[in-house]
Amino acid sequence: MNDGDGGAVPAAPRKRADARRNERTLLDAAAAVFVTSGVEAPVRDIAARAGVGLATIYRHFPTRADLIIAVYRHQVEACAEAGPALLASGATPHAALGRWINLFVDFLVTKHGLAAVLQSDSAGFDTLHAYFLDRLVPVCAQLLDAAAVAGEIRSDIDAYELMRGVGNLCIGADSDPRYDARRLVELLIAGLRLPH
Amino acid sequence: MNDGDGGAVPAAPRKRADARRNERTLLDAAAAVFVTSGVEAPVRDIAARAGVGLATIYRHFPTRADLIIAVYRHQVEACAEAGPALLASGATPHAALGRWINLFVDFLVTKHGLAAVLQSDSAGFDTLHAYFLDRLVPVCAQLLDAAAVAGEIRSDIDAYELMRGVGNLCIGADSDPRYDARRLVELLIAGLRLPH
DNA sequence: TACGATAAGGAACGTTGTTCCGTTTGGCAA
DNA sequence: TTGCCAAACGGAACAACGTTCCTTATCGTA
Repeated sequence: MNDGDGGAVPAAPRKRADARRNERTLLDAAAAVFVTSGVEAPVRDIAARAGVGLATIYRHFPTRADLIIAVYRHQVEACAEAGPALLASGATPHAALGRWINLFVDFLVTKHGLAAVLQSDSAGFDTLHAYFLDRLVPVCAQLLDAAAVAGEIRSDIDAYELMRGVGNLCIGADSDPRYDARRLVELLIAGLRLPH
Repeated sequence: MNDGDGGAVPAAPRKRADARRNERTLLDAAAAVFVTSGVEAPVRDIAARAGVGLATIYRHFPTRADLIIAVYRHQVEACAEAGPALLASGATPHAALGRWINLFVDFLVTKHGLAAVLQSDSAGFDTLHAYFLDRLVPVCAQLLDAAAVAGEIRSDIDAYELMRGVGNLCIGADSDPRYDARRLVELLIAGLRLPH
């Protein structure tokens, strides 16, 4: 829990100015390209957009997944933090759960292809997988527990499974007007309800 | 609507013996490789397994999708035909729907990666998409209608959307013991129920 | 200003799906 | 039986991608 130098992390020896500038540029370029071409856009496109060499991307972000994480970190954090807030907001736990899931679905659905990549088991997206799960599953578990304790939902489903299911339902939700992930997720959450 | 020779389709001029033999061999090889390496196995693996050149695959199956369709056609047909049978079997329409969906889920879940490929919007899988939808959506619609008419389920969801949702839920169901697609699909179907 | 560590750039590699082309062969007619 | 040629074959070749490598340029400092 401590690196042995008595303070916080050893304060990475501070990168060079051009390096910091490029990281910034890359994040912006990636975000822009993700919006127009989706999360699976070729690395070369991002490099070109940033006016930067290929290796530069990989030096800053060891794998595509790390780049994706960096681009969306803020929003994922916000989603994670919204969980306890919703729970404390006075609504019933089941209502809080529903709203939180909606937040998550809105996030996923607006990110071209992110849901698809999120479940891809092709090694290399492991860190992406891990990040999302580590950050969001505990939040979901908390909401789920609260609702179960309140006797509002069945308790034979765990947060991991639910998150994966919701993520899966979001796949391809953009780019297909006939498919509305939100409605299906609602159905799924409705299916959780215990007949009182 | 007629080719002018007065009969059914012009009876494709009958392929050469080696061609027919190879098609057979390819289907077997593909089926075997799909089982061990999943539906996304490299074309080269299938060619090698069949002891055949690469072009031979593409000559018989213009695209990967066509090969996949050919391999699973029998099972898809069986599933499609099971729909009306279940409906006529005496159970309630909702029960028939549930059982039919289970059939479909069982099929998908046991085919390494098929569910994933089924929703992939990368052009080239269009024909695969089309085949599954053309064949199964009408069957699903029939079951859905029957259940709606019987007043067992809400009627604000259409067959296409449901099939896509179920397909999505099946993604990654193999290769992850913590994820049980069947349970989630059950939840989804349960969510369809109308409070009576 | 000169030097060395840090970072950049793009060519190069490995893996895929797909196409092309020179070669082989099955089936039929003489 | 023999000879022909369209049909079919095999694998090299191409294009797109992620990733790595090696050479060159640059930043920060003494």
